[in-house]
Amino acid sequence: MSGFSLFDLNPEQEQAVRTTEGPLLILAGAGTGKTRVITMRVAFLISQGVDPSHILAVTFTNKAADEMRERLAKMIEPSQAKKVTMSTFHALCVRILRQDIEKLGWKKNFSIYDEGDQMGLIKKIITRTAAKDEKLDPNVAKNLISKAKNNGWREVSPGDEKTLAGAVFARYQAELKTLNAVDFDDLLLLAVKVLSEHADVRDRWHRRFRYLMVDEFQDTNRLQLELVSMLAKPAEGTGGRPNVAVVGDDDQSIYGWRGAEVSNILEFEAHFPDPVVVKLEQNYRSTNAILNTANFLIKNNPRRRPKKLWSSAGDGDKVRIVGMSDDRQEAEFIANEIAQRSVTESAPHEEFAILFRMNAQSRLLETNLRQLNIPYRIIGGKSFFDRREVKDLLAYANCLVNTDDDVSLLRIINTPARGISSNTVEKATDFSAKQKCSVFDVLTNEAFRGTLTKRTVESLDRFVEMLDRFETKLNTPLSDHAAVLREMMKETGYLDELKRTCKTPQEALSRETNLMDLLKSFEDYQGRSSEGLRGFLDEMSLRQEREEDDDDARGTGVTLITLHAAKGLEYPHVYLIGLEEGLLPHDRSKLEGTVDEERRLLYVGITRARRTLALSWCRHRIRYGSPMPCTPSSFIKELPPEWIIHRDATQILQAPVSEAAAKSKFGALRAAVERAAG
DNA sequence: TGCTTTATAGTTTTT
DNA sequence: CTATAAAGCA
Repeated sequence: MSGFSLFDLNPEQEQAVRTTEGPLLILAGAGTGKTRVITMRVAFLISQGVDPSHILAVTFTNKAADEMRERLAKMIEPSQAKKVTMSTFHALCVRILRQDIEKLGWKKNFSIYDEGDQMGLIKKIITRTAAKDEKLDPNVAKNLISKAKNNGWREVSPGDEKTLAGAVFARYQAELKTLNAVDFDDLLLLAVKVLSEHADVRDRWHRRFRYLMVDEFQDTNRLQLELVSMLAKPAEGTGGRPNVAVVGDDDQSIYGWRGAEVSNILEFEAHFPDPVVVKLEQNYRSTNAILNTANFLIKNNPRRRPKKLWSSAGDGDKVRIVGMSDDRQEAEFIANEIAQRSVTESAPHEEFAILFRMNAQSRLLETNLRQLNIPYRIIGGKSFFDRREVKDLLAYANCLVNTDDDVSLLRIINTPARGISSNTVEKATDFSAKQKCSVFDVLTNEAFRGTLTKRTVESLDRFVEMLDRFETKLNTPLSDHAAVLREMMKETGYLDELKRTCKTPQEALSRETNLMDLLKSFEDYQGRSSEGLRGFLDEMSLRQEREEDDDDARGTGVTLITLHAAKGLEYPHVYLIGLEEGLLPHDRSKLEGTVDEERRLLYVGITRARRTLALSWCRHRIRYGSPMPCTPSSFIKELPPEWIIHRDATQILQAPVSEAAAKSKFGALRAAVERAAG
């Protein structure tokens, strides 16, 4: 059952696993067995006598952390595996801050604001701060704030407040603090701050973690690098070297637009001097036709660590570049071909994936796949956490845990309607701003209540009493927190109101199910953790990932996915569509000077394919309703001529056909007829 | 308070 | 074109 063997590794992988002391940079190309190396390195460390609780493995996403945990549990004693800390950057920061955030002036029960909460707050501040003729896009403001936090303008200088954006930033920060809340960037920022300003805190975490590993290092931003440095670097003068192993691939850095710094991996030696550098170049995923296409393309990037993927799997089929007359033909062609190939090559639908730059491109594909009755699943889309009822319940819960959390309080203060009008709410927020206290405190403030009608005051009393009562219930020792929430949903009439406002019974059922699912997962959480509601809310805030496919069609069908979301995944047969100038590379990237990142994006897409790969481009594409002429992506000229083959969809469709191909043509014909009829 | 109309913009997305 | 958000209306 359990166990691991270094004999299963190639020489480079083995070197990566065996290098346990000092800085280590593992340059792991696509499909080179990265996760295997990381988990085996952890197992190896433990086999060498390292206390598992001294090992920290940081990942970017929960999914990656979960996968690592699972794999490790198969290699070593599960009780040992459990002691290893495997966590995302943000979850690690929450752990640090829950202990010591009071040193920075927040209370221990701080709330974590997700992007939605953050946007709500920013919008509110903009409308309050902006003069009549001034306007500021809240999205722009959000990005500015995030950039500011990541670039270390920790505080705003007085001069910055003259601009609207500067003023909004300053007020946003101040307001978060009075709300006793932090956003995602703050988690990193404040963790770095508390570690750098408090030697005792730093020492404690130093003693805790002796061996650090960081996955997807090319995606780390400046604060994440600082955090790693802070945790890894032995105190000045001790002469020790940091045991920090990072794994990543600069060629797969595709998140620069949200703060990732490729320089973290490109200039690793500057941050951690004299590291051992191991390159993993043997690929276990793709054919050499695919790998050479990828290698040849990525060579065009100037700033990179040279790498050349190779495989012992043979050459494979050439990579097809298919020219299409327009995006309709592109979708139709691909749907038809998948229908055909699933028969002639007896390839199940789940072996196919269609990759694209923009979500909007999936629409036509969906239409065509549906017409041919080909099952498909779209990765991405709306998140479970964006659903109104889920946010409402979490807001109720947040109010019980942190009464200063105005954003949550305002969300539920009159949901369902309980006689607290928007007018009253506005008065209350104004009052709280003047008094520099939370809205909840204002509700019981006599001076404020004096300005209201008797009726309104009664409504407020009922609301406050309700929150107080459930808060007390929650804090009763041994109370079942999930049951308290469930009771609250009933008693406040929220559940009834939710069902009442649904147009269809199906909708009512699905919304109620969402609520019950959330409560169920809270019960599960209570079963495995003693952190209570606060811990559950942390986990919910930090697990924002989109849920996988809708129940029944799990893991079946053709995958439709963006290039970004496809990173880390693989499919036997890949169609990569829309290789047109302006789409890939995207127009905006030329404006912003990030064409290199677009090239890496295409590189990521190409290296998803195991056996066959087709790239397509259209001569016309419908944009904003009308057809626009397109030219093939400049990246196509960068591909190796001997490993690719150019085709044209129109010619293929007109060529004499085999029986199987004839079937697909019939399908297209039937589809066309159905379209005309419908 | 909830619904309809109108305006507007329009990559990529996890924590 | 079409999704979404804000504004206006009953």
